[in-house]
Amino acid sequence: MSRAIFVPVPTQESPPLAVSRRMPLDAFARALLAAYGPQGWWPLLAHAGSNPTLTGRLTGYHPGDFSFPRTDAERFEICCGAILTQNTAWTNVERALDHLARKELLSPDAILSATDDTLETAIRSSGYFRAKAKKLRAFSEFYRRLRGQTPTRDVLLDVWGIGPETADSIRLYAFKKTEMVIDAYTLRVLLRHGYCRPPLDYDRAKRYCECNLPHSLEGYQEFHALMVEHAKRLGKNPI
DNA sequence: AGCCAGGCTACCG
DNA sequence: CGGTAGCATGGC
Repeated sequence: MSRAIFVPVPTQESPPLAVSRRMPLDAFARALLAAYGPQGWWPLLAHAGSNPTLTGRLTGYHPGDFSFPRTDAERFEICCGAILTQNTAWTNVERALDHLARKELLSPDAILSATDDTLETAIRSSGYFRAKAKKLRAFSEFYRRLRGQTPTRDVLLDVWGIGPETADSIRLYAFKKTEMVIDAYTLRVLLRHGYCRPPLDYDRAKRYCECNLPHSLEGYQEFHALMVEHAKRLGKNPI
């Protein structure tokens, strides 16, 4: 995943179909890495410093550094980010995380002690703030009981508010398990480039990617992040 | 102005 | 049961 292979890559200037369908998925992933560079996911406020510049600046990303999370606080922050970013632009989530951090609410105990209004106000910018406040509480309860243990996928899925993508993101980025993450962007890319045919659901896409990419933590993290970057450049309109 | 964003739950037939 | 309305903010 780290070696550059130069292949024509679709961008806003050169249309998506410039990439051959015949290119295997792992070669496609290497091409995207060569074109876009390492993405440095999962972004962390702490990594951006105590006064992070927000609003779309890439300060929280750490390209080529897969050593995060380095602390339990960073691990929990990633989990919260994964919940808050459900169907929501990351810039809105970043602001919510920053509010939580500044109010010292970015820990399970603090979240469980805070009033509904305090919590909801802090995360307002991430949208669906009432539902997400409940999700953060349910997850905080769960996280406390973990006592540092790594949760299985099934156990995560039993937590209220945690679905397949959130569970897989938490395992891949917070607990560094080699767990394939699929999101709306990944589905879009797989369909647009003809790797999969509709109807394509989460589990089918996940199996397809697992079968066509080398099993590696760094590779899975980079692949997911590159799918997002690439899909953003593709845009939403068909073909 | 309206569409879109790194989903999930609850309810409907 | 599979399908889908509802949830909500901020950026373009």
